[in-house]
Amino acid sequence: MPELPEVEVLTRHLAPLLRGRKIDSVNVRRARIVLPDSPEKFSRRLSGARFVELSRRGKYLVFDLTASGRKIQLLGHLGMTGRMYLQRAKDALPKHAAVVFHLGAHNFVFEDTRYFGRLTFDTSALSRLGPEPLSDQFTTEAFSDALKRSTQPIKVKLLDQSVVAGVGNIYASEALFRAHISPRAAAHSLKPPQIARLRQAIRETLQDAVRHGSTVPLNYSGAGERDGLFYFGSAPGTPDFYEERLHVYDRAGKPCINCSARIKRIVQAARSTFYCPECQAPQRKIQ
DNA sequence: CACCATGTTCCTTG
DNA sequence: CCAAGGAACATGGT
Repeated sequence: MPELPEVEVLTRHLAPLLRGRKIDSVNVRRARIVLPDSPEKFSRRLSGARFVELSRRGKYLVFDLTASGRKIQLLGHLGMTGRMYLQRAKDALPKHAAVVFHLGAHNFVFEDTRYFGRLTFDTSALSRLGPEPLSDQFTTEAFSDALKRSTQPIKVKLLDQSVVAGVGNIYASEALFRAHISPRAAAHSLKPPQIARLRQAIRETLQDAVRHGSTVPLNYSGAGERDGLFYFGSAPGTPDFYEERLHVYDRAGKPCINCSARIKRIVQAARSTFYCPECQAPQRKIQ
């Protein structure tokens, strides 16, 4: 599920559904999700609390609640496979329901097959995040400063959440393709025009993905289906969204949409990177 | 059995 | 202290 666009769409979807809802009790079914709290402590802290607002920062969901008159914040992260949705209290829980909030007639479910996700009252991770890519904080200057001392390949550097918050493995490849920049280029080797282009490409890539995700008829609300994994396909009845979704990611061996060259897959920092060897050729040396 | 998968943190090494 | 690389976490799909 989770890079910035997916978390953004989920946040917009859930915010009005959760606002004002009271938590009767919380069932932690997988302890590691709420570490460093114990399941008991976590549940006790939230029982009787009320959801006030939900927002996003990078790939984190930020839950604002009130508990006996006091404001508390809960940070959520979906890891690789996390999902969150409301379902009717009488419906069966999924196999990998990690944490279940009981809200009267509904349950708010955090499902996570691989259990890499987190729910924590420790919000300190937020302070280590770089600027929001879609905000004015993400200037070419800030971006340039973050890149200038790094010898890492730019693709790897884009996954560093202190550079810019919310870009993950899929959109890193997509943004570099859009900017016509080689994923292998050392971060500090990018010239001002490339940095400006990449910044713009990141913003457009994420914005397009949010726009796309907002138009897919998600259904987290307990009507049976629990769709929302709009990375790997579209919701039923919207077959052609996927075609235009990702331009290079997971397209190794397929023709580039610009020049028909074969898309390549390489491994960088133990993650797959996809790129077009023609459109994203390494910079020619000037002298 | 092999390898791959949307992410982060911790440990080591330089 | 910092940057960078790799393993670990855990489950499922192909």
